[in-house]
Amino acid sequence: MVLQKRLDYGFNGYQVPPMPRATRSARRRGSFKKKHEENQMYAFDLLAIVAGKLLLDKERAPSSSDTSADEDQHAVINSAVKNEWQDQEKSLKVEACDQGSADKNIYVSALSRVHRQGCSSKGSLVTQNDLNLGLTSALTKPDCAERSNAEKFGNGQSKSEIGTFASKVEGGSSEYIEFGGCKLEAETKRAVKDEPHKSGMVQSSTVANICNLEDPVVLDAKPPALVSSDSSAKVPLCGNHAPDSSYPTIQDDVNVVSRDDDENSSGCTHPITTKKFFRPAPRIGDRRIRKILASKYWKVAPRLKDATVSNSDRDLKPVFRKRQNCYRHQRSERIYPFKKRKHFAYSSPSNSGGGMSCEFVSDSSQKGSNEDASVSCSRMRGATRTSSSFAGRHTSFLPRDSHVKLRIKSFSVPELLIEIPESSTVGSLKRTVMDAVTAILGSGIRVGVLLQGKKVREDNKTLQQTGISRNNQLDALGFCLEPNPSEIPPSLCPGDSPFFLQCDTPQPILRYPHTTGVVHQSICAVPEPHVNNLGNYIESDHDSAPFPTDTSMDKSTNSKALVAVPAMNVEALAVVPAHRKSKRSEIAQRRIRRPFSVTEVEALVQAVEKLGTGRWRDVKLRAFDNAKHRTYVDLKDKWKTLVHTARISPQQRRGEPVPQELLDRVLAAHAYWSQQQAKQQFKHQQAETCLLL
DNA sequence: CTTAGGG
DNA sequence: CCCTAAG
Repeated sequence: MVLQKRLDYGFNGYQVPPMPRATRSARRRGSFKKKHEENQMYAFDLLAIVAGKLLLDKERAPSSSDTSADEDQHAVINSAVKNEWQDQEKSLKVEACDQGSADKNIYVSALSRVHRQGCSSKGSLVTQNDLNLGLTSALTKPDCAERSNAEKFGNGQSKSEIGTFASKVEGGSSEYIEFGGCKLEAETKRAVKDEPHKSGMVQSSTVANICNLEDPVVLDAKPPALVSSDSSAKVPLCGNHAPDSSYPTIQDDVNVVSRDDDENSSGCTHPITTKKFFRPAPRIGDRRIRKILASKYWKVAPRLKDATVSNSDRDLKPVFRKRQNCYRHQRSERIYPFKKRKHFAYSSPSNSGGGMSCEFVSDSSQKGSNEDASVSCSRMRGATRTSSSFAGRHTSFLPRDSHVKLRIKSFSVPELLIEIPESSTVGSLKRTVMDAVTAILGSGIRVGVLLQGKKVREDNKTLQQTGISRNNQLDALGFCLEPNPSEIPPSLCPGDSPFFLQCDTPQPILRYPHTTGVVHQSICAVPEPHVNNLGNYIESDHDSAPFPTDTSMDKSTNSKALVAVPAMNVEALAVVPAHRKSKRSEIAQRRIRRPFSVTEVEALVQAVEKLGTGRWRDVKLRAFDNAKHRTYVDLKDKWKTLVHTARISPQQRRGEPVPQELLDRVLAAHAYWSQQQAKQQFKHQQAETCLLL
């Protein structure tokens, strides 16, 4: 009973999100594509959250079919939905990866007023597409949604187990979840006037045995006590069965869901002075949910596998794990700024990661100063190292509910590294700095709490639980500002493309400080570009800069400002609030364009002359092995364009001119290998016909 | 994962 | 560069 449930989900006030990009493997599935084309997937993403949650819960759910177990699940789902709904920025994203499990069938149907069409899964959500959804939804403008007509989803079945959820948020919408004769209702209402201070917060959300849902309860504000005592909500949301020290965040998040209620509702009883410092930002709620889900479903980024495997992979079926690995492999060759960061953000909450920057999260603050001033590092470090100049802490203790008093004198902005030509004006310098700062702050920042140099991620833990209430601990308390991960341009991915602000100079010259090479082993291992004697050796990434071999630090020759912006820290999320404009934070970010240099073209031509046009992998290995950002597909594409370029008139060509000599070779090689290919095919056909006869 | 080819 | 089909 636990596994076979039917989930009906009705919702409204749902804005059609941009076409999501699914994972590569997901896209490959016909089912996905089909759905995708039908535009129905849009309606599913939200459902996926719920469904995904269900799945998660199922996995751990006791096989017993007792109601308490179900109630727990209801609570969890409700909590999840609640969190998604409680803010105005209702964007959520689920990118489920292969989580298919044959024994878990969840059907989904939905009604979207926006879409003006019902959506439903014909098959189980799981089997239908292996939960291989790469979805994003933007839930906005809840106010445009009236009372949902989702009532129609109600069925007359058993109503003994009904999870009722109601939240007061601006705007209203209602959700009905129905499965297996049970129905979960999630409903949001306009902010309640009489409790302005709570507007936007969830008033209540609990699972209750409500026997009659004919008249759905819009809002059932339960006493805080009830809410907080809702043990079900504490059920871990993720597949983590045992507390995993290596992945604390998940566990942490688990509580969050339920705790929020606690926190929110407790406000009226115990106004804690410090609360304002620690209360999660409004949006955090849904973010947490996303994180939870994401941690379970999202693809794992190559670099993070270490950090992630422990979590994400654990519960995966072997088959899927295998696929994931493959995926990683493929990915490792390419650089997807955004995605990578996304994964990064999600998968390495633990500080043990080391490699990238995770370490900074925990250590940097106490170290005080990191000797290396690498840009890349700073990018990462900035997020955490942003340092908190937190001063004057003292506490006063009361027997009952001690209050912690803190005084934060100032926050410093994450570290920036700016490079600007001497000839620049002071004004332009100011502007540059301003831009850099704005880039970070403008996108929103978050506050991080550090305890003894360690990041406190348990947003839902009380100060007391965390130890912040204790005197000795206060000494080690710190705060830091973190760039809002969701807003950082994808190009900020370490090692990929530094965020550089252009000054007034026309032709930007990208330069990478020496220090760049520290963080990213793979990318920065070879700080200085070098070309081997044969000339067919293209060095890595950085050489894509206009002047790859330019090692001079003569600023006068370089007229560009280079600003390294701290990347978001681990906690960051790829989920972007819908209303935020930055398109760049869309799901999948296009890789930055990196025009081939003449040197590269030459190497390519040489390799193709030797290997032919059908062995791009070999070409890659031969001539671009060290250029991590050039995939064999890239090379193939480049060849394609080269051939085209060679055929068109010089006047029509754009970009850095390729020597005619090279183009000639391109044509020659192309002709030759085309001929070879034709011959091969001919022979093949002949052989086959012979065999047939 | 690779190739090939359209977009 | 992206996306996909196909092997």
